[in-house]
Amino acid sequence: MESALDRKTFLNPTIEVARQLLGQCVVRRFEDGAICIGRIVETEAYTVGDPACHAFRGISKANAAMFGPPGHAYIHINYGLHYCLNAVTQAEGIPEAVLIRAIEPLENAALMYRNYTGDIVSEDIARQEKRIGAGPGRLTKALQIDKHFDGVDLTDSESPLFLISGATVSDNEVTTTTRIGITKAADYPWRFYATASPFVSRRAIRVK
DNA sequence: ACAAGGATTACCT
DNA sequence: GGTAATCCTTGTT
Repeated sequence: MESALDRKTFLNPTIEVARQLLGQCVVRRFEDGAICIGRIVETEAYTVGDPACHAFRGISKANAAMFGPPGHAYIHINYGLHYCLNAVTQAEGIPEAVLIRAIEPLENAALMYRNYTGDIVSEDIARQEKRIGAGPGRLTKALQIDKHFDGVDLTDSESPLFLISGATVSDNEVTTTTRIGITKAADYPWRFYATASPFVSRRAIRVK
């Protein structure tokens, strides 16, 4: 297994990190040793002073992970039923994060498919399903990520969930737009996605 | 204690 | 294109 991303990566300005994480890979190791890998194709930045950031009104039990050290996971539950995966950025005490909104399966698409739908299909068939991982709630279900992963170190290749480097996405392959599904600071252009990826979330595409 | 709403998705027409 | 599902967090009584 390749080595995990360096913690220093997450000390760069959060908006740059959101852009830089495109093309990097999420690795999920299950207890039985099975591994799933997905390539990040859509992200959003949330920062200090940003009214849409969950930490805007200070620390709470739910958002404490965002105040923790960089390179760790912040998991929040959304609409009461969907888990969303964030990578915490900035030094401890500065609550910023990048929401990972979509991934495309690179390895073991069949297991992601099974986690998501309950059905067992071949790797080839699973790869043809372009929606597995195509949304913040979808990718966490496909990788079986829940509240227990809040605070996990994403820069430790021993973790059940961590990040590794992947194929670079150049600037001309990236679209930048406003963020999705928020009402506050809805005009900040802090969403980034790999323009050509069929796995970018459906709502995201609709926004343009 | 209680009510309101949310960084979404699936299913209906 | 519209809306129900579903439940935790937060702000208010």
